[in-house]
Amino acid sequence: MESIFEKTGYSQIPIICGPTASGKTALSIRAAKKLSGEIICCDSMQIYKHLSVGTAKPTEEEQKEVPHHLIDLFGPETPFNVAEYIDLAYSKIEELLGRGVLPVFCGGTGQYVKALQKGFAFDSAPIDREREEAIRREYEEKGIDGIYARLITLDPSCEEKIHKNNTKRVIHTLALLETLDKTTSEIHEDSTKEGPRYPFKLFAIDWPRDELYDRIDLRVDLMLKEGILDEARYLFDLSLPESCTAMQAIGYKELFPYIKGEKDLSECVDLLKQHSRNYAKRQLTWFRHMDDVTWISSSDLKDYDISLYIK
RNA sequence: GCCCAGAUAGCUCAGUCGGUAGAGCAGGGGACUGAAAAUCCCCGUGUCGUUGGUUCGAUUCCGACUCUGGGCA
Repeated sequence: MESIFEKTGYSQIPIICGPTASGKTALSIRAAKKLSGEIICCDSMQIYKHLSVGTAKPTEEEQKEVPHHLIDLFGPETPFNVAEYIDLAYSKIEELLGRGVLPVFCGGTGQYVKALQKGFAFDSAPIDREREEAIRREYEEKGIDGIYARLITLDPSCEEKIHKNNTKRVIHTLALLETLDKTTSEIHEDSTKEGPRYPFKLFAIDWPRDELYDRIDLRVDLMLKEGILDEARYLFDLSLPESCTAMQAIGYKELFPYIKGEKDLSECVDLLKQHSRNYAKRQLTWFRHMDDVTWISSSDLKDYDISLYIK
């Protein structure tokens, strides 16, 4: 491993994160060029084909400047999650390091970034979807109390960690615990035994809140010019269930009422901007509370040289 | 010009049978190890349009005024 890193000249893998519209893509491309690296995306939505404008995927021109990985992997109908992401990310890291190329991570999905940084090892057993469906049905018929009680019995620590109102997570966690036949603390213990797989170095871009929100609004207007509506129509015509990962992307579901003729475009666009701003705030909560984050102020962004800060 | 209905938190509105007020959204903070761009938790003092009157006390009742809708001329 050390020798592989030597080929790149560095012993840390940078992860560039930050809220949406903070300038991650541009910075990562500049950094990758400087480091002779290639970019691995760390984004739960950019892995989907056909969803490009709305997910602010690097453009074709940008992808020509530096090779990008873990983009355009699946169709929007494909479910996806952290565990799968981590597997793909690790093999991609191996591949790049094997060629003597430094990976440069770039992305805004806090859950994925944390899993990388902490080196969470996920059980290989896939979650039992039928069991999960059965639990969901029980919830729909009898309410939350029964399944919540079952979760607490199985793992008392969940009472503190998972709020009763968070039905989605109650159902999910119960299904997971029953599938793996473990408690959350056992899962946590097992998943951190090995420690971080690679030495990552986190960078996060910070903007004054009002400036960030202005940038988000402007970018949504730009997305409209670049054809986000066509992508929304494409996704709409697939008629996927709402639970589908890709259907959760901000940028499309907000435009559906317009496509259906139920709302004005401007009304939908305002909501889309709103949701993007809300999302940016949630992302910031992730990054602010991660360990060892090097913050890049927006005023330093233009000349910031990542290579000076990794070993 | 006349009649009616409004005027309460950044926005939409609820409410106080007279004792200075509360929801949703926005905004802020937070959680989050298998859907995470998801999901969930916490945070609400604002001359209750202006001005007189009644009252121990008015945002609440009465009058006038201003503004905004709607109707009639």
